[in-house]
Amino acid sequence: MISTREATQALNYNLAIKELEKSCELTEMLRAHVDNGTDLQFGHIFEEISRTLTMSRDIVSKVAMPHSSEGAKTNKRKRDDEFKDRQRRKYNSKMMKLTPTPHQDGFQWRKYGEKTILNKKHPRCYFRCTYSQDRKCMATKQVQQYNDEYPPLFEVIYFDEHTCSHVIPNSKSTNSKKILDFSSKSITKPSLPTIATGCRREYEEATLVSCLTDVIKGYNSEISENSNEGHKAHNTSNEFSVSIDDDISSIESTLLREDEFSAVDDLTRDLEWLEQNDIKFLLETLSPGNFL
DNA sequence: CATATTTGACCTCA
DNA sequence: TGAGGTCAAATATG
Repeated sequence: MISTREATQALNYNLAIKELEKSCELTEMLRAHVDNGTDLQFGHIFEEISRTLTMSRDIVSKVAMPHSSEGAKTNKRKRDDEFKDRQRRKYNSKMMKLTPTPHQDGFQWRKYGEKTILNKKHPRCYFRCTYSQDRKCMATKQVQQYNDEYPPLFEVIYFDEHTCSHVIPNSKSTNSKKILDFSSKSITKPSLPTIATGCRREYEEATLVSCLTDVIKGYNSEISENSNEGHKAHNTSNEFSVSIDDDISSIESTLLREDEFSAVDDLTRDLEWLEQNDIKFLLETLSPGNFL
């Protein structure tokens, strides 16, 4: 039996969570109205607001209810609760997707485990947000190679929301690269379709050229749009940097549309695959300007 | 040297 | 008791 005072506190507690949830929704609505997701400055401000609200909501949610006795719990009991919390989150999974680029989703992840799964050819890898401790971000994801095609698809399951709001403008980070390390035993080296060795290089070149062309076309259209708005555009095709990596970074930093982002995903994946397969000569000799 | 990954041990649950 | 998820010491990497 709880007292009237405790009941009032519980009510206030629930109200606080409801209000914070409402604030999160309103922020998202406001963001959609104000900038349509195209203005980086507004985007950043909204990210910050959203992060603050989400974090507040989570903190309030985690604070013990007035009539609970968190402090008196034993370590064992606490660990059990944490485990149950994780189990609950497990069934509260947000999203599952199949992607050839499981490492590129705009966030930084840190691997914390790997397990072989019964009757599955490929192990399952467990990641949590790099900022899980610093910012109490509870986001985790599981990645498992789904097939042996080229490119291989990966099943990615996300759990919990990011409260760190640490979106990586340039997703080609050192970390993300390691996650898709084809030398890792957790990921089967992708095999090309059954084609004669002599045709292989042609296939690789065609894939790379196709990806580069797509991305750069998208990039140029972005430039022309931006230049009308007075933004400082990148160089023209002749002035492209010789470093493909730098170009990809620049392209990524200007990309805002989902489809273009996925084009960069494709490109990066191919570059990584090519690097892994010792045909760096291709990367050194190809200049994006050649394909325009 | 700081940070990330690997991997065997450990835990919980069905 | 075994499967799946997490921890944490050892190891690798930049």
